[in-house]
Amino acid sequence: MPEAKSAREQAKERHRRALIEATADAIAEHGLAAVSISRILEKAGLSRGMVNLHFSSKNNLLLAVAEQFSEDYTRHWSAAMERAGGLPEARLRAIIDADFDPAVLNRRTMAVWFAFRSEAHSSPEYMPFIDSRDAKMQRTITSICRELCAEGANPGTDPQIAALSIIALLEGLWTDFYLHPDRFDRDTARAVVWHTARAFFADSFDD
Amino acid sequence: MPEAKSAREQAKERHRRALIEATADAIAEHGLAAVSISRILEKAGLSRGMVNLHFSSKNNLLLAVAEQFSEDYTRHWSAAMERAGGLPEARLRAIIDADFDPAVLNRRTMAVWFAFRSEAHSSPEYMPFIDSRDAKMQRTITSICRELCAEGANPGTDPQIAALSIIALLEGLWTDFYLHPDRFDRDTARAVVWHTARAFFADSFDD
DNA sequence: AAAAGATGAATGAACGTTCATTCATTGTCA
DNA sequence: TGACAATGAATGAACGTTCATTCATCTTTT
Repeated sequence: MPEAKSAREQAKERHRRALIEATADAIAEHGLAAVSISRILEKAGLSRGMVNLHFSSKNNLLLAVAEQFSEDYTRHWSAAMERAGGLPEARLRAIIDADFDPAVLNRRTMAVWFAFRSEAHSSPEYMPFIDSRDAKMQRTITSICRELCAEGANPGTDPQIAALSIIALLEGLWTDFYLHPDRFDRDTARAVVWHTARAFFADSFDD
Repeated sequence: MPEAKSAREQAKERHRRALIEATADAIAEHGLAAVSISRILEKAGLSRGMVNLHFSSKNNLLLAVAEQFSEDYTRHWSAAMERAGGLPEARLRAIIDADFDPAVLNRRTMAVWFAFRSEAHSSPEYMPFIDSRDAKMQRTITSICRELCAEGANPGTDPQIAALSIIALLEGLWTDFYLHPDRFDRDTARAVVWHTARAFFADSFDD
């Protein structure tokens, strides 16, 4: 059985990862427009032909970066929610907290997200990877909002609209962090979302 | 007095504007990374040296585009708010409606906004122009929220946090439009913001 | 005639990609 | 176990293209 990978395969995999990380660093530092193969290889400490050897083109490498960031994000909030148990309040809180976790919401990650987003319309190949709050997340949050509406008597609240509001809020606060990482305060951001959720579902929240 | 500009000056001004508009078109069509002077001049129907003649460098032209879009946005919502009169409900509604007005929220404008934003960290010269919802808007909306809080008895509502929530919502819904212009519905978006505002200030809103 | 705007060929730097070559690692046979 | 091909990852020089910018030249207005 091929249990242990050969040193050769390990090195190959390590180089592949190094290229992806170096590309993300280069995007965060210089911006997507100024990312060249030369800069990537300088950061990775690898030689000229490596990008085309591993990814066959610069564009494929950029796609691989987008794909990895997208997968990381989805895995992160899904895992956090599953850890939270069954109560809708706890699941909502877990998703909100996950969205402001420094593992996700940091300068480098945001630089990469926003960079790919801005090019996604002219290069539609990025599209599958740049919609952080995708259909799956929308379904999940809408479902939580329906449960919360059913729990308490919140007469004026439409769970569908409450869900859209919370998702747009998370988006907007990411943008806020991206534009002003220095003055951004994670606790305030969480408070803003939670305050809004409480305004919708006052009867269901005790704290 | 220099009342009427000479034909020469008019042509010069027209060419300057044409270059800015062509650049915006090129960004919307190809993305900022793929915007070259050749492409801009092809769209503008002008000759090779014109960008450097009018703006001395490609970078200066891009800055001029960012500046114009920023000014247009601020002028647009400020004018809408002044037209709305003195009632805080009306002023808030005017700002919200202005934000979803097709004159502002359209593919081309969003493409330009998001393109510049994504490069603003690596090229800080863009920074003054990419923060659509800036300090002035924050002060205005916070002030409106304070008035609304004072009007009715909304026990759990902090006007500061309500303002942050509404601003982040506008941001998030712009992003929503940018990512999915086809499935985006302006009426739903307005409803989401208004619904959220009502959740905060239930006692002050009748409709 | 003088001044200013407009033109587009020319320039050199930087780009992504290619490919002949190198060489450490691997599998095979004595 | 030791010698020896075979492998394929890694290298970096070279290529053609595209880039932003320059500037000598031409056109138009004053």
